[in-house]
Amino acid sequence: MIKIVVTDDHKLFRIGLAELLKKQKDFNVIATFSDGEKFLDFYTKSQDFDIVLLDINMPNIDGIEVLNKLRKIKSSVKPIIISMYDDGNYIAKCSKNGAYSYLLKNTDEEELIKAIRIVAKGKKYFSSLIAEKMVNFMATQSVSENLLSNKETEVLLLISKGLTTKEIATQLFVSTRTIETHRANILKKLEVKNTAQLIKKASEIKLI
Amino acid sequence: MIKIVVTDDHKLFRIGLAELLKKQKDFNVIATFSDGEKFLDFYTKSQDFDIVLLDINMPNIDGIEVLNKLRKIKSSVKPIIISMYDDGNYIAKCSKNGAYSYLLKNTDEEELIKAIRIVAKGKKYFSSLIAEKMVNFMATQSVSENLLSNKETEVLLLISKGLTTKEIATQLFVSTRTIETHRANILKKLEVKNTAQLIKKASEIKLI
DNA sequence: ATCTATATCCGTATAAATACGGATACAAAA
DNA sequence: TTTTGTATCCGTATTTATACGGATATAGAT
Repeated sequence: MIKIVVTDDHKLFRIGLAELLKKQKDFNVIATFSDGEKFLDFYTKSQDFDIVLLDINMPNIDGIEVLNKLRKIKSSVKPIIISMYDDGNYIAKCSKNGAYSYLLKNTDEEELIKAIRIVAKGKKYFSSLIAEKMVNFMATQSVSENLLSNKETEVLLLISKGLTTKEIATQLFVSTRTIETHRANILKKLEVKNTAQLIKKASEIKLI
Repeated sequence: MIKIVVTDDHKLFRIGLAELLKKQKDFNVIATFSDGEKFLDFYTKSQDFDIVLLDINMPNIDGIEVLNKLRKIKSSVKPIIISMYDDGNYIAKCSKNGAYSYLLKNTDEEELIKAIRIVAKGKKYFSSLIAEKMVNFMATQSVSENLLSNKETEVLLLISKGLTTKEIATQLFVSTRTIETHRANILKKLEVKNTAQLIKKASEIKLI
C-alpha cells in the first residue's frame, strides 16, 4: 500500500486528484493540505506516508521550500512536484532540492500513476520532455540558480506580493534597513534599477 | 440526469474534476476538452448536454471567448466558469458574457455540486464573496472590452520597462501629473496597490 | 587560518510613488 | 442632448524607494 499526501492550494484540484488516486487499489491518500505550512505542521506529527505530491506556487510556504526542509532533515518521504510550468529553472531547482519527480498539471492519469509507482520504489522519474528542459537549462544558465541568496529570494517573493519594505521587515523580524539593503543587492544582481524592472525580470526568468 | 462537459487545459485537473462529478448519481460527464476551440468543435456536432465547466485561461480560444460565442448563438447550454483568479474584472466580464456561475479553483466539492444543481435548473449562482467582488468592481469601473485605455496601456508598457513617471512624461510630452493620474487609474483598474503588484498582475494577465 | 559571502544594522539625503483633493476639453455613446 | 469616458492639468502631504556612505558577526570555503 502506497500512502500519499496531496498539497495544493486549489481545493478542487487536490480533491479531484485524491479522487483519481483512490481508484488505484494500492494507493491510499491519507491527507490533503492547502499549503506547505499546513503540510509541514502535519509532517511534524506524522511521517507515516511514502509520497507527497506538491504544487510549487502556494501561499505561506511554497513547494520548493518544502523540498528544502525535507531534504535538510533527511526525510524518507519522497516528494513529487506537480506544477503548471514546464520551465527549465523550476525543474532544475526542484530536482536539485530533492524532488523525485516533476510532473505537469496536464500530464495524464497513466503517467501520474506510473510516476508514483516508480517513486514509491525509491527511484526517480522524469519524463524525457522534462529531463530535456532541465538539461538545456543547466547547460546554458546554471548561474541563475544561485544568483540570489535564500534571504534575497524570500524578500523578492514578498516584494512581488506587493508588500512594502516596512511590511517585509515586520514579517521577517528585522529592521527596514536590512530589507533595504536586500532590495539594493537584488536590484544589483538582476541588473535592474527599480521595482518595476525587477518584477518584470524576475517573472521573465521565473524567479517568482 | 445532468449532462456535463469539462473544458480546462490542465489534464490532471479536468479528469480529477470529472472523477469528482462522477460520484454524483445524477451527474454525467459526457466529455472533456483541453481548450475552447476543441470544445466549440464538439459543440457544433452535439448540443446534447446541459452544462459546460470552463476555465478562463486556455490556449487557442479562452473561456471568455467561448462564453461570447455561446451567447451570440443563443445556446441553451449553461456555462460555469472555474477560474483561479478572484478578479473583479474577470468576474464581471464573465457574468456579462452569460456565465451562469463563477467558481474559484479553491472552492470545495459541496459548493461546486450545489452550483451545478442550481445552474441546471436555469438559475444563476454566485457566492457572496464573488458577488461582492463583482459589485465592488462594477460600482467603480465599467466593464469594458479593453480594461485599460490606449493611453493607459502605453503608460503601463513604459512603467514595465523601468521608466520613472518623469521619464514617461518627458517621452510622451505631457506633465508628470498626467502620468501620475494614469498610474493611479491603472492601479485602480487592476485592483493592485503598488508598482510591484501591478507588474506582477500585468504579466499574469498578459497585459505586458 | 584566512578569505568570502551572507545577513544584519545604521545615517543622511534625495527621488519617486501614492493618497487625498479638485478641474477642463473633447469625443463618443446613450 | 445629456451623460460618460478619456486625456489632460494642478496642489499638498505622506510614504516608499533609491543612493550614497560605512560597520559587525558568522558560517563556509580555500
